[in-house]
Amino acid sequence: MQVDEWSPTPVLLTVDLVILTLREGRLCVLLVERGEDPFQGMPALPGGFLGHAGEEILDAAHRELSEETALVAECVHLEQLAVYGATGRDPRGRVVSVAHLAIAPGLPEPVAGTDASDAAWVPVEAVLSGAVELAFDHRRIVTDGVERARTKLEHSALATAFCAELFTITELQQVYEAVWGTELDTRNFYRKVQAVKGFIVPAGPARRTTGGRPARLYRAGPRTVLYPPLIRPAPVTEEPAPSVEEPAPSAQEPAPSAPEQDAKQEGE
Amino acid sequence: MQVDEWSPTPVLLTVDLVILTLREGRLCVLLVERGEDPFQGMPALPGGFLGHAGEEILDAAHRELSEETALVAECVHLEQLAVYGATGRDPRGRVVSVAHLAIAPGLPEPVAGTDASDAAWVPVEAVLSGAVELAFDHRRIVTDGVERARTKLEHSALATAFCAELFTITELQQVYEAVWGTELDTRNFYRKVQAVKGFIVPAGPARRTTGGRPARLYRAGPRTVLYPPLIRPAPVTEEPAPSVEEPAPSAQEPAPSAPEQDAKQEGE
DNA sequence: GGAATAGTGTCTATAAGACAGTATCAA
DNA sequence: TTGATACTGTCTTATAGACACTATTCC
Repeated sequence: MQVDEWSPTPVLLTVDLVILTLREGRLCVLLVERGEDPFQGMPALPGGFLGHAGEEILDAAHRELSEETALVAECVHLEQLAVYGATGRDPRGRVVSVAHLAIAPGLPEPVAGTDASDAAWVPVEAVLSGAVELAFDHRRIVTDGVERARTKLEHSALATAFCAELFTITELQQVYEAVWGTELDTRNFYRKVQAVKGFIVPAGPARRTTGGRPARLYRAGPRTVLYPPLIRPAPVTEEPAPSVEEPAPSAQEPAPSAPEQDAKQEGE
Repeated sequence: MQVDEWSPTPVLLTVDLVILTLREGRLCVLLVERGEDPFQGMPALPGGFLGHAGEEILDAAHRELSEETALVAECVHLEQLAVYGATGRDPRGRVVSVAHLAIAPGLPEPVAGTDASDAAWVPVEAVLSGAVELAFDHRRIVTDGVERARTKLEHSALATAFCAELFTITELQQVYEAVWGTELDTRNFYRKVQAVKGFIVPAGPARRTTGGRPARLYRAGPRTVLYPPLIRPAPVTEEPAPSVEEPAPSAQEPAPSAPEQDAKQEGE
């Protein structure tokens, strides 16, 4: 960190947002259509350059978030995701993006932001599978954001950020099922979320009716780290079939799958 | 992400490194003494500006890493940690730092880098407790890096990055104990690490002698995600004493502790 | 044989997973 | 009464935690 004769290279900073929400039981991400030239017309994550020299990065993320969604900032969970700064990721030059992950309760309609470019909720599956092609390295960013959300659901109270202020346990279960892409047993889910003291707290005697028996309402409790965690069911990625006892003391298995994916940065 | 009349503000990018290793059973971080003016003479994380306009961020981190440590890059785990860009964190102006977390096997001596400024391994406890004061917001970065390491030890094979290519199960246990700051039961640890297939694989019939019975050697296996995870023992942060059954249907507990710490960015 | 380290087996308590029926409301 | 949703209880199995001894080498 020493400043010598040579002057360090300045770069342009952008803030990009992976805004996740639940719509009709599906995990969706907010995409905007690019109106400008690099990747014009393609869907992309909402975001933009730092507003002015003195703007905090987190403030810029909040600003972009309220530009795209009509949400009060307090209701939305927002955290830094990662930095994407590979050379060549932006044809305009060296542009480094600080990606953020935002979790919002189900928003009523695909809101159009202040810019005329239309915004739309797209199921993340369409992005992850490649069916929808995104500008820049935004598909990688979405992938990382979804993975972050899936992991944090296990160990933190992040799931409540997908819900309104008051919610039912069934709604909370639907959050887990949608984000993880699995089905959970209702009885075991009830047992587990209620075993974590401070995760959800009953919100008065209020109830709500949807046709059947009214559901008890809860709100997010003070506990933000979940212990014990809600472990996500194992993906069916075990060895094909354990033949007898040990396959062989081969000391070097052929790496069945499980790719390392630590260093971000690449993508586009 | 649109470019209009106003030109976006360029910022200076630095790369800072939290390099962790084990020395004498203690988790240590590499600190250098600053030779230049901002915070001159204070200990700080190794790091520096992006070398040239086209340098990849991860490459810059690797470059800084090999400048400070005499390690071949292949042996060292390196991943992006977070971005720290708060205004005012650097008195020279708007400097945004991409912090990285590096895990290295026990290095022989406090190596001095290419710059004459001396480098030293410092127990992380001294940094976390505030006994050692760091330049910039580097204490916050160390805190985040250590927490990242502690968490990743549960779910990934990161612990093997603290070990040499060949290691014993006892050494691996010492890694967990040092990073988590807890003691683990030897028998349960043996059972658990061997239950995760592909985590560690026996490295031939080779053995090694240290005075007692020779220990079997292992090397890191292909598995990078640990399932089931090695859950870290619960910190003794439970409620004081569950009185009878339920404290009271008060619907709003007084938030016993557990501070939220999601958004980084602040610190200094 | 003694010192030093490596490695293992069992029992118990708790958590997880599978499973089906009752409760409460509206129409 | 029916339909629709909310909620619960038990049994079985797996995992976690506590615990003490045997094994192998060097001196």
